[in-house]
Amino acid sequence: MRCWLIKSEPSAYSWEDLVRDGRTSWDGVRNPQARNYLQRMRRGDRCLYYHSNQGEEVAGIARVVRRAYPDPSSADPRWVAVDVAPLPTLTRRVPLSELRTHVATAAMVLVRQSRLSVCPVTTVEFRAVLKLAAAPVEP
DNA sequence: GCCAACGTTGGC
DNA sequence: GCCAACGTTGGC
Repeated sequence: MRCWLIKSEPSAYSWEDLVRDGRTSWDGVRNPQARNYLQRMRRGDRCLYYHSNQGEEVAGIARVVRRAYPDPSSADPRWVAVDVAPLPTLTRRVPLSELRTHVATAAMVLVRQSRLSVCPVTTVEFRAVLKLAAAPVEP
């Protein structure tokens, strides 16, 4: 099982939208590097669900329920989509600013290469984010 | 709203 | 095939 991070602007499609829908097609990716990562995803892989632009935080965890297939939103067969479903909502969301400050998460691709909409996450990073998501807010 | 970091396009 | 110009993303 591998770990990834997928980005969405909450005004376009938020974590709440995914929870409401129960499952969605992760399509519309038009960046070659992000596409390569989509193709490497397998059923059961975990995805940090990140809100870009508004929020700038890990808003939830999703799992891959269908591996890469031709993106229905494109006539070009080179672009692919996967399907994802939500896992139970996090106790606490983890803002980007916090990921920057922790040693275990400061080197995440998300932090270093902000424009990539799909990126890999190491299992160490993934566990660190989960830990931060479960931690109570500092007083 | 600005700008840095990329990616893409097109002239040469 | 190089690179300048331009467009887009996303943090700040």
